[in-house]
Amino acid sequence: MQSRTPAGRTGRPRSAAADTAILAATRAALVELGWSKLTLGDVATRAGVAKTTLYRRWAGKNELVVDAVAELFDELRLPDSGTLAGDVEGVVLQFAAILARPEAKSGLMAVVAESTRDEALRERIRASIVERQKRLVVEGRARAQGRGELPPETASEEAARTVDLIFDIVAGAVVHRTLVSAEPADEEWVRGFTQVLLTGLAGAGEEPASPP
Amino acid sequence: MQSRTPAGRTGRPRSAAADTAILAATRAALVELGWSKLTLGDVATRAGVAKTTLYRRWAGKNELVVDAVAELFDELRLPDSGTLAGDVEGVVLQFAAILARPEAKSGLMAVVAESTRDEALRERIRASIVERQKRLVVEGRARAQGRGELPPETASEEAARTVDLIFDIVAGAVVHRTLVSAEPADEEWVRGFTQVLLTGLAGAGEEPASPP
Amino acid sequence: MQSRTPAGRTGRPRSAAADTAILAATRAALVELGWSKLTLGDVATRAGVAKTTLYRRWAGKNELVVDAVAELFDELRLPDSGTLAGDVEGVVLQFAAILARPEAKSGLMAVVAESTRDEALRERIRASIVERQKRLVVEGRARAQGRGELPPETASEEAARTVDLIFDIVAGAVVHRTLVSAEPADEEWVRGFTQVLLTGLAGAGEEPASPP
Amino acid sequence: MQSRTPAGRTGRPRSAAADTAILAATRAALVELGWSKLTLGDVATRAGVAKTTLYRRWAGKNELVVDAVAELFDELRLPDSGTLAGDVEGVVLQFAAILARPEAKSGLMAVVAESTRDEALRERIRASIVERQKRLVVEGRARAQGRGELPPETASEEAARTVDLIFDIVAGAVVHRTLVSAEPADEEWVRGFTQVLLTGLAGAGEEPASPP
DNA sequence: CCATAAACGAGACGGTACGTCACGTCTTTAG
DNA sequence: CTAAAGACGTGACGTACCGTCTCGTTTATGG
Repeated sequence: MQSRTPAGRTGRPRSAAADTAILAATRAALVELGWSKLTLGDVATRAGVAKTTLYRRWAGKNELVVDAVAELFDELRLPDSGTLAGDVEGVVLQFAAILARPEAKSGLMAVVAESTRDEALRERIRASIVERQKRLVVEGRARAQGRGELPPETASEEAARTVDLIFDIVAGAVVHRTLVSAEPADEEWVRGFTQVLLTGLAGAGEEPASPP
Repeated sequence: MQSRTPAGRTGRPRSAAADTAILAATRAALVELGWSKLTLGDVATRAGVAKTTLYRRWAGKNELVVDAVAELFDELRLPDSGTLAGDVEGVVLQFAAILARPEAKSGLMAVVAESTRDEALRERIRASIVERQKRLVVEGRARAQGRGELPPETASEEAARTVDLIFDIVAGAVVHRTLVSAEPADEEWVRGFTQVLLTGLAGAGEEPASPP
Repeated sequence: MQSRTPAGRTGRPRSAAADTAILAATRAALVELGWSKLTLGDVATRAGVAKTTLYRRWAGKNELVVDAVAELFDELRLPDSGTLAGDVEGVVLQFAAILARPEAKSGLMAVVAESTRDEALRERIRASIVERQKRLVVEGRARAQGRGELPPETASEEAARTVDLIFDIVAGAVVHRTLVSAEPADEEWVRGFTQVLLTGLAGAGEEPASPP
Repeated sequence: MQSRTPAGRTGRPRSAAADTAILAATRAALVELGWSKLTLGDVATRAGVAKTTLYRRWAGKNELVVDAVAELFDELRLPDSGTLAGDVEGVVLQFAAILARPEAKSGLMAVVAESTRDEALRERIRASIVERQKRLVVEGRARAQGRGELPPETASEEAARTVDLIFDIVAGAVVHRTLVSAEPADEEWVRGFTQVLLTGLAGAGEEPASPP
């Protein structure tokens, strides 16, 4: 977000309602039109706001959509199912549900594509979306450790690397399944995927698996 | 591709060189400008071709870029390292190398994003890129089965589902690592990822992993 | 004008009809809206033409209006009333009639105002409007000389200077009367003005006038 | 002007300095930018004043510029050269000098152009600029009558009409010479013009001039 | 060897959206 | 109540590409 009211300042303050309306309008436009046909003029109209107001707050389409999409992922909650596998399945299902929504589908990959040529945009995506949701992995592990399902951590650097790997695998697989393969990431698929993931993680560090 | 010379027809035939030049120009433009600033007029100019010639062969930017990017992935070869793990690591590294190239980075995610609202485009991506490369998974498994590293298949439907899962996990993880996390998918990372993957796949079907 | 068909050239030729339609639309817009509220987008719409077509042919509002107004003055004809005074009165009345039309009123002074900061525009006005109509003064003088009302010319440089002076006086007075004083330059006024002008010109070169 | 302090009123009074600063800033902006690129926001900034202050006092750009330009013409003085011709030449030269200044050039014709569609603006120009300077013609005639160079007036209505005609001729010719012909109204030109004018006026009413 | 017909280059065309600018108004805090 | 500050809705700007359309020209094949 960027509309900090500058506290002890003169002049008319920015409308807080406008921010909310604009982000909601952006999501609505993503649903109806998709990324490539979304225009800032249309978003402004939907939000009941002038185009200039929009440009005063966001640098362009990319930044706006990142913020609009980021809010979607704040709905993610770590369920407490009693087992690690259950918790993971629960989060992955939620993640898949969000990605199934057209506003996420349409917008997320597009800004990722744009971010390949825009360092600042990539950082914005990381800060607003990716890093923000790594909390789920960290919390999940801690909870599993409390239950005795996972051993306490050894080196913290190693632990961080594992979090990143898990995130790349989980997010990557769900995104690929949903957007490229265009198949639903439903309960059955999530169960299979989770089993492979947890088995792989549990066995890693030991000798590579060999078939019977 | 679509420029088959229609055999028994009169009139000037389509230039075969034009196709090649256009796809090469498209990749060059992707490198220099990225997806969003690439224009068909510019591609035509680079290829030394009129805009009409380009539109006579491709319906638009999306289709053109899919074809231009698809050619990149035909370079993939399954190496013969002697072990399953080695073969997998080899392929994943090649895949990562291609994804590290700016023309792939810039173009691939963009067309995937577009494909979320364009069924025909999604099918074109699947046919030209995804399904086309699943051969690698199939070949790799067959070779491992020949070596005795993997058991012979049971149900073919189950096998197909596993191929899809593997592809989602591998492609997804590499893409996420490269584009979203923006970290290199180098040898160390690939080794760790491959171990998790193979361990997970080997253990799956058995009881869920449990910590020692 | 500027849309010369470039003779031996490739590509689709410019539509000749568009030029005509645009200039007519410009005059219509001047009548309805006046200079300051005239927009090029509106002119394009009226002409049934895209805005880009308009910008392809004219650099901006100023150049367009000069061309649109210039055509108005091509209607001027030197009447043959039999006497110098009659001829002058006839032309001045026609000039006043054109200036009374709202499209001329509105546009002419505006471009003159703009031309004070734009050398190229001033030159365009001179070439398209002012110099183009000096033919009337020259013809009128020649005809009067033929009738014996005026002596044959002496020095041609002196003659040119006199033409300029006449033009400044005539055009200036009619414009000022019409636009600033906002009084009609009707027959009575024109008769009075012409008498002062011809008397002044006839007497000039001799001793300054003194009252009886 | 319109900023009379409303006498028996409460609240903070209007700053008198602001008026002066704004008009000066307007002229400065006219010099630097010309009419069409002059913006009220810029004038306000230059004057060190908020935009709202400016709008509280003037209705818009037109009215502001009329006031700013009108002050320029108050410098005009009727010189006393001893002869009518000398007096006229002196005033015309002063008038030409003012019109040569960029703030006058740029602003005056523009507001005249605007006034063709704005009755109130035309009246403001007449009151602030035109009628205000007709004093010069009246004074000049009176002085010439005192010297015996001109006969005493006959009908006052006829006299008024003559003043108007003189003003249209003089102002019109100088403006046309300066802005349209873009030639300097220098001493030589003024001398020639004055001779034609005075000769014409002296002879008018009598029989039209005929060549020798 | 010429006629037919399609592909070609060039570039004008009607559109749509862009991102910016100035307008004139409104809303805040300070005096 | 005025002032400075600055956000606001509005609407035009001039530009860039889009995808289509005319042109005149080139290059095959088939009569």
